[in-house]
Amino acid sequence: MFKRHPSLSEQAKLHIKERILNNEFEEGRIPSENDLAQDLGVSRTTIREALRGLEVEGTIYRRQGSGTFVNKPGLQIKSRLEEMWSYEELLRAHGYTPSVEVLEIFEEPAGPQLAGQLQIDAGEMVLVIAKLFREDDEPVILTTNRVPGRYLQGDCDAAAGRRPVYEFLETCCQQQLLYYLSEIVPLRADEEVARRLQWPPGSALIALDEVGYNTEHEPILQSRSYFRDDLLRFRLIRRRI
Amino acid sequence: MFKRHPSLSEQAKLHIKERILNNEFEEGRIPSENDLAQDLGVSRTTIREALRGLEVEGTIYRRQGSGTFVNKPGLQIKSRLEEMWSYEELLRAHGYTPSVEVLEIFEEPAGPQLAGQLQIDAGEMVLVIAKLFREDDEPVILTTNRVPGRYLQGDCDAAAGRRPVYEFLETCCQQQLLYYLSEIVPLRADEEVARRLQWPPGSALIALDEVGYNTEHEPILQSRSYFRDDLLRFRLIRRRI
DNA sequence: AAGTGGTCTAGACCACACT
DNA sequence: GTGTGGTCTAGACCACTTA
Repeated sequence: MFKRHPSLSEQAKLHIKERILNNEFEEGRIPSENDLAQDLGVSRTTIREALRGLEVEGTIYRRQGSGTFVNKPGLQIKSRLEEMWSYEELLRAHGYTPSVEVLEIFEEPAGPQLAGQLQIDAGEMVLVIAKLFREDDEPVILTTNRVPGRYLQGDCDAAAGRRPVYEFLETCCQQQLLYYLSEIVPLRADEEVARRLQWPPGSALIALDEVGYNTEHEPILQSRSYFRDDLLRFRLIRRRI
Repeated sequence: MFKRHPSLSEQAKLHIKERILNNEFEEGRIPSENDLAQDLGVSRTTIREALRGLEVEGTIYRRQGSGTFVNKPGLQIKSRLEEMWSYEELLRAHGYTPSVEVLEIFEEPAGPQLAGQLQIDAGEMVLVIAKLFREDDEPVILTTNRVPGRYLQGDCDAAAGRRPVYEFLETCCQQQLLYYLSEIVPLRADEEVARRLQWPPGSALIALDEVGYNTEHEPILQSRSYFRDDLLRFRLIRRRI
């Protein structure tokens, strides 16, 4: 029934998720792992891998000795903070159809704090890209990315700044963005941020202060983003470990 | 070498993590899965389960075809937002030795918003417990928990309010807290919050607005917490899914 | 007692990275 | 080519829930 790529467990996961969203399971009860394995023609291990993914993202829960069930509260979650990747995708997951504008793109020398975060020398040149994401002319996210100039390569067209930063890093820097270490920072909108987000100066905002790492686990990106709280709320599941 | 409980993979995980923290692996390179399996006398599947846990928490990373390595940036993370459980533990993970004070404990009827979150009728009585966590006399976290009165049982001493809320729910309500669905909310400190956190009125704060669920995935707890940003920063890993 | 999820095994083949 | 992690299988036993 399934092909080899993507992995069988990934295909099984999508298949089961679709059946959940179609409300195909009575009383939210999902068939037993053995039944699913037999139905889909794969091993129980593969099914368990699929169910594990659905459990982590909050779609289902399992009870030993009892069964596997749809987690209705978990279905409300549109985007999990730990998983969000590009802001375009984040906004689309919220039902928006975002537009992107590059506000600024220039080079400047790194200050001491930035140099520490990127593990470069203070004064080394850094490329700065400021972008604004809008939904229907309403600003939602203001983000500023900083990439050490040493990574920049010539073969990169002018429009690359518009693309998601992980694509920019791949195209223009031959660097793959693997993960962010992020800090959530509360602050009050200064004049510039307020103007750009069309949000009252002095009002409370959330900022995400992040460092992005490549496949060598070296810092290649520093990023600061501001979010309009009325249009975008961060949600997450907290569970006992 | 290992006993049967806790699970072999859990024991293997702790064993490997200890060796990592003792810096026993040269250049951060962890032995191959086959070697680990042979050394510990378990199957490769069990080792892979252990390594998966270490990978999720950011302790290690794996590269197909190459090997498994210690993730040095990941070792900086003291507490991950997705995993934090009681605020006592959270503060201890940050190196504090917190004290807890119960500020208020009373019952009141639920307003419409709270009733919706807890899936009860508006006007139904709810127990309110406000607590303040301090480090060295400095307020760090202000939290207010609300539990439907219908869950309360008689056999519960007066000091129970001081204990972590999941313990309170187990002791006084025979309810097990399984997970929270949380929203991160930016706001400016009002007079009461500012006074209690000894933080300038009007300054930016992060609040966590949460609903806790029991093993039946029914809401049993509504919680709102305020954090002194200078003493406690939220961190997380964001990765591609 | 029967059925469920939780753990574990031994073995296989694949994709990928090194050299 | 060799060794690594990634995926998958078939089967076993355990712990737990439900009837």
